[in-house]
Amino acid sequence: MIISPRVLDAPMRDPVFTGAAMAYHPFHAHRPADFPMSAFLAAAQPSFFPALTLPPGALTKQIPDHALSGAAEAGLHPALTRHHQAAHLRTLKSLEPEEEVEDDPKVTLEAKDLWDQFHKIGTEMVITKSGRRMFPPFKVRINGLDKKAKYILLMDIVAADDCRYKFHNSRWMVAGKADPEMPKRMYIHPDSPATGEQWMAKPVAFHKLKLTNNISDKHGFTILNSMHKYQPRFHIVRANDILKLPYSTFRTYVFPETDFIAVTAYQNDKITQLKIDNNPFAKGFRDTGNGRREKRKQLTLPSLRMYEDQCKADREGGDSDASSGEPTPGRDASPLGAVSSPLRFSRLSRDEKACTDSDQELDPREERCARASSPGPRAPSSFSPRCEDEVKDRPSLEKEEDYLESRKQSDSIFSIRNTEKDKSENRHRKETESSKKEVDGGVKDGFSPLMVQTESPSHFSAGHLQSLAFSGLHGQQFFNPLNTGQPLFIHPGQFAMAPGAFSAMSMGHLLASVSGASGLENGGLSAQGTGSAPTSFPFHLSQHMLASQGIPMPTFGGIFPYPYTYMAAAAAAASALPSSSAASSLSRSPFLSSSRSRLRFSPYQLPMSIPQSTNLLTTGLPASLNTGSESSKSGSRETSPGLDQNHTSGAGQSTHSPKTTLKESINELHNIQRLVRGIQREGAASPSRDSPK
Amino acid sequence: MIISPRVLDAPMRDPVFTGAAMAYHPFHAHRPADFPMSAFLAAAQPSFFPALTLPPGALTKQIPDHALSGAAEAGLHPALTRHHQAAHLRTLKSLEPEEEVEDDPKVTLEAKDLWDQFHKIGTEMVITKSGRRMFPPFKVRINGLDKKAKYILLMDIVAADDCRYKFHNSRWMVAGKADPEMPKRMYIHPDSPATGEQWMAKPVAFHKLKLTNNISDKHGFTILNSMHKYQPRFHIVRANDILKLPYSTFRTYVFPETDFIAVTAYQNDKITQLKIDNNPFAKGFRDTGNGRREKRKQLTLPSLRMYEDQCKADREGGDSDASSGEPTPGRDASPLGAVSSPLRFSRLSRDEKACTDSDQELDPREERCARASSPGPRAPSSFSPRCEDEVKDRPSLEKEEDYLESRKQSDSIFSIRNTEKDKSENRHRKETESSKKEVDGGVKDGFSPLMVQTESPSHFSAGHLQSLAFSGLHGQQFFNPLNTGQPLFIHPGQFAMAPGAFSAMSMGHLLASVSGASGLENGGLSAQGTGSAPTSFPFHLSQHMLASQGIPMPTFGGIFPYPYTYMAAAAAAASALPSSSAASSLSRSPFLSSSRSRLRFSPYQLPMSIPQSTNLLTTGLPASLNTGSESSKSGSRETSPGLDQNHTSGAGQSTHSPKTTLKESINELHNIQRLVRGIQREGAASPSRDSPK
DNA sequence: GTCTTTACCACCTATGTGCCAAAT
DNA sequence: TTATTTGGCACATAGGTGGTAAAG
Repeated sequence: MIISPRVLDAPMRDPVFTGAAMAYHPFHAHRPADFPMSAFLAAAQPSFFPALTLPPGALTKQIPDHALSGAAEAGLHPALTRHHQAAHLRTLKSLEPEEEVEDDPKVTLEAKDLWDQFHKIGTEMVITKSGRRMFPPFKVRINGLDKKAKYILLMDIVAADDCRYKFHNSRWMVAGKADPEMPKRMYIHPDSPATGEQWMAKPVAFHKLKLTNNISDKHGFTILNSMHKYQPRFHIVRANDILKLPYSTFRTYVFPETDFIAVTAYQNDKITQLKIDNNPFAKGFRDTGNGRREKRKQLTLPSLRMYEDQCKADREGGDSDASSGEPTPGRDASPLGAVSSPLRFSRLSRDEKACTDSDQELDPREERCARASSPGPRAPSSFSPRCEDEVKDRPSLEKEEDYLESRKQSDSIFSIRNTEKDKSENRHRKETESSKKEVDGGVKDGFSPLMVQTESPSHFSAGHLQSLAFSGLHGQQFFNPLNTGQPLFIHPGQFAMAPGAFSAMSMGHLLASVSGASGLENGGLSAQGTGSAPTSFPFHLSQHMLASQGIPMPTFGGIFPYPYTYMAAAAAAASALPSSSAASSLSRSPFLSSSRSRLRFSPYQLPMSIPQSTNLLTTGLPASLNTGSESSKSGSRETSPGLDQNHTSGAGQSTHSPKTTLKESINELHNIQRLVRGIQREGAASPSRDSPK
Repeated sequence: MIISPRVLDAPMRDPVFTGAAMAYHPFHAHRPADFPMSAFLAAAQPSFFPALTLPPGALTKQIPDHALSGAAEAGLHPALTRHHQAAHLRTLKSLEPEEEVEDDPKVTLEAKDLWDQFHKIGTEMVITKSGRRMFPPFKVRINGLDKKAKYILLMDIVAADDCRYKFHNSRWMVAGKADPEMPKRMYIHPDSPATGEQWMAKPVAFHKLKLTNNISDKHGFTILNSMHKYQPRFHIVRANDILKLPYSTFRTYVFPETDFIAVTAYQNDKITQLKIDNNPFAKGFRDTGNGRREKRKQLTLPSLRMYEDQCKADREGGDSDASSGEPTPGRDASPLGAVSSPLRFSRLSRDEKACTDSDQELDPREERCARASSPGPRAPSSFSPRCEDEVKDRPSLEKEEDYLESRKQSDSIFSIRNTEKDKSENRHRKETESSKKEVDGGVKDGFSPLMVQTESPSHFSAGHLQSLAFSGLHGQQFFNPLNTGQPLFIHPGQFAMAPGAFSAMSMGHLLASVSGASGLENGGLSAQGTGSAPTSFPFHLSQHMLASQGIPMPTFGGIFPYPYTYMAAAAAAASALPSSSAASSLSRSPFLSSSRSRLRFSPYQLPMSIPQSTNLLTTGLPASLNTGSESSKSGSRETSPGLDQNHTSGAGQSTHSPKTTLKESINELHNIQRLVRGIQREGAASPSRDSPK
């Protein structure tokens, strides 16, 4: 039985953008010393979106021989068969007359069982100055794409809540409010863009993505705060070129079982042991007869080591990440592993106060905060709250064993747990619980579109915004002044408009934010000289903006016909200012009726500067634009005057009706669009202002 | 003092294409057993051009931290800074309104001194079934490009002559006629396309290119014949997309000091020692006190080990090949190394009979055949013949020492040796020596454009074709029936037409040939399913066609202002049928007057199928189209009705006058173009027939 | 028999891991 | 002190080298 992944999808699949730059400000108490002026300047940049990162030296490995097999048989010349070149070809293909074909992406998490094992215990990911990979590698199988269409796959990691954690008494518990967020970075899969056929051929791995705690990282690694909880997200964008990303629809998928707490040193021995048992690179620490290293006291779990075995098994299978280093688990990582259940997943409450001062708690109720959301077997109530101090409905399982048991109950894909504890969420907005309930409404079918919404702190959990989304205040959301000079949020998806104006703008921002670091792998290309095509891409998108972290192999191999129902989706790229209350919006797709309450996750925010300064990139402006819920509420949708029409067909969503209603919102969007400027050409980016910096 | 690289440049910088596919036929006596049917089918494909190969898993490595420095300072977001993503950005830039800016590429070989050390002794490159890198890594520094324009950099390795060699009495000597050529493959630098600024930022390394003797290689490695001499070539193409390669101008650069003899096992101990001393991966064989391995009897040369030291030094410098494995020598590999002298270089005589039966010679006169061309210090006579039995003017130096000494004399960039022994060259054509002399004419200034010409066997040396080029038979060359069902050759450059019709067609072929092997790095994508956008790219360009061999880091870092004068150039991609006499043509640029006799090297040939079958991809057709010399002879040029106008500005050549004369040729070109079809859109490839296969 | 090719090996580089002690 | 973070370490994987002996 296949589980339907939870997809965060805006009604019209419009991307959701949130401000990213400025998310961390150099003067915050947190590691100020480690924040050089250069970094500050970068942060000061009008980069409201997470930086786009791509595997840099990823092109290191060779394609396994067998990977190329078939070419000759096909009568093809046994010639160039490598990743990079393949990408070029893909690009070439994109030049063909494009015929929009409906797609209906189904995404499943690879090695789900391994992830579950970690999740049960409370996944921890080490973050180091030099960058560390995620161990259970984030890998997904995709199905339902338009074979001929080209897609860009991305991944980012957002805060799961706004709490800081501590490992006390063998369990994680909230230890106060989250530290200022780090600059958001969007990691673009190195094989992007590639055809749907290519992406579906084999699991797509993101193991090149690296985590770091170095706020001034120049590699494009994902910067995280230690002792904070994060949620990885996966995005599918139908676009031929990264250039088009701004005008494209983002379909976001979240796998609750992949959340984790970033640490600089493992806290839970069980996690350590699980890592050692499954990560080939940690073999040296296994107690294989010959008294291996100390420490590891044979902690629990026979640690199946299933992952590694799988790696071995399909090492030849050609993974999408054949690059050196990562022994990727084959698509058959495990019988079930192959079919991950991308639940809509809980989330939640990154209410500024939720975790704020619970620094001294140690309350047993909270210990489970760190480990809540789970992939329950269709149990509509398997979702659990994250951080919040008030993890009321969360049974505090003292023993992981117990917890595991309880978790086994929930395996259904769409099981959503209405934790009913997001009371604090609405604090900033006057949204009512009604909206929440509305969301909880239809958690039945194996496919529940998850709403994408923007949130100031860009936490994963946007519980408080949720209400907003359903409150129908969307129209009012626009240009709502922010509390504290925070950027306004724009959620294109909320307007159900085709990936046009708003989307374009949003991505423009996103890319703009990306303009921070870079230089090709080649080396030190100074920003000045290298910089780039300021005139062609909005917000001065320079090559420096892009950093890759290594490239896994392209996705090939077999086709995975998983009958998932998915949700098209809202985009999700943006940065958030340091956790502060800001206007946030939530978009809701028409399908949302089948979604559950906590189904929305907080995508990045899209900060909008007030019209006063034509420069939208200026952060901290009083005026903000929030995208409110739209679909479920208004039921009407409107497409913005298509800026990028070729992206509208994206998902095979049934809701597919751009240009419907919500005219006022559109007008506002247009205004915003005007401000953003430079988004005139359909598909191509028109020269917009570079980042004012 | 900077040395001007020798550039092979067609008058109008038109690419030179030669037939590549079918170059090896499965039924040849040579290793027939190792030629599976699949390979045969591939060969049978209408791939007349060398397969395009790109580093596959190249995206493995991370960009050195420092490489990204500057981004933050520039106010950019310290985000994505990786190779792949950078490439995407480059692509984005390309979408900007393109303004043709004159460029004047200067190319210098990196680590020239190291190459010289090997060259003096007689470079040997091991080729293995699994693929072996070249040791002195082929790396160049580029200057003079249009910073904003995008370029595709390529490399290929062509036969230096048509002789087979043997190492006898401690020296290489001709041992008969060359074996059938292997399928030609063009290796596209994985960072392609990238802006001129990016390419110039740091040396561009091609260390991911691998050599193999496995005729059925599916990795896209360059297939060579053991005991044969080869000459690596470097090509610069101004194009935004690989798709445009067919319509673009190729500027080819040859560095004589990089030629080598392919071997399966080292023959000359001195080479072995030099490799051990300089290749970091061979450190284990160095006799560092602790009695290292046997064999190495401390053979001569303290073997400076300068290369490795350099590698260490600039490991941090961010090379264009930061990918794992290759410890690239920094840009400062050596004081002089950085400034290689890409001499026009000799060449020569791949006359079918030249080396044909000299299998029993052992004549001391020939021993030096293997090591002739050298980078002499502007000594116009430093060029030496390659293979030919009649290496008359080549002093047979019994001792390498002596040879080295003699070589030290020649360091000038443009020293060209008129060996005056290409008598046999003109055998096939009735060209007179006059043309040869004309070439020898001006070897004075530090910049001598080298002619690119097509030759049936696609050997590096095309001496016999040279005469043809100047004979003014170009017009007649078109559609000349081939002797033995060999493909016809088309040399767009000869027509001085802007990279339009012909070029397009040519590259179409080239890419078509590429369609053989592949699958992305991701793994086993079967040709069938993956295949690709047959409708968009002429000749069925599938992703399988492209294979990369690993990706070095993008080129960044500093800018190298080397005042080289170079030559724009003829393209060079194609396959050659097994050495057989076929119609060949030679293009000559107006500058050729300053070139020397043996300055031309043989680029690949561009096979043209006769019009009878609309399918140009059919090999062995009686009708062929050869491009004859054009510039020097006719002095008039004509541009084909621009198919791809944006490529015309390419080089900063003075000869830059597309659309001049030679109308008839153009008409023919149009006809051919028509046949090729699908080349209607300027820049973008229009859907043309897929390879009829 | 000679010459060339192949497979396998030990020895390198490069980099991913968790451990541990020292630093913060 | 306690809680985290840092850098160096030994041990993995992945892959580049030439040597060597055995195979063509």
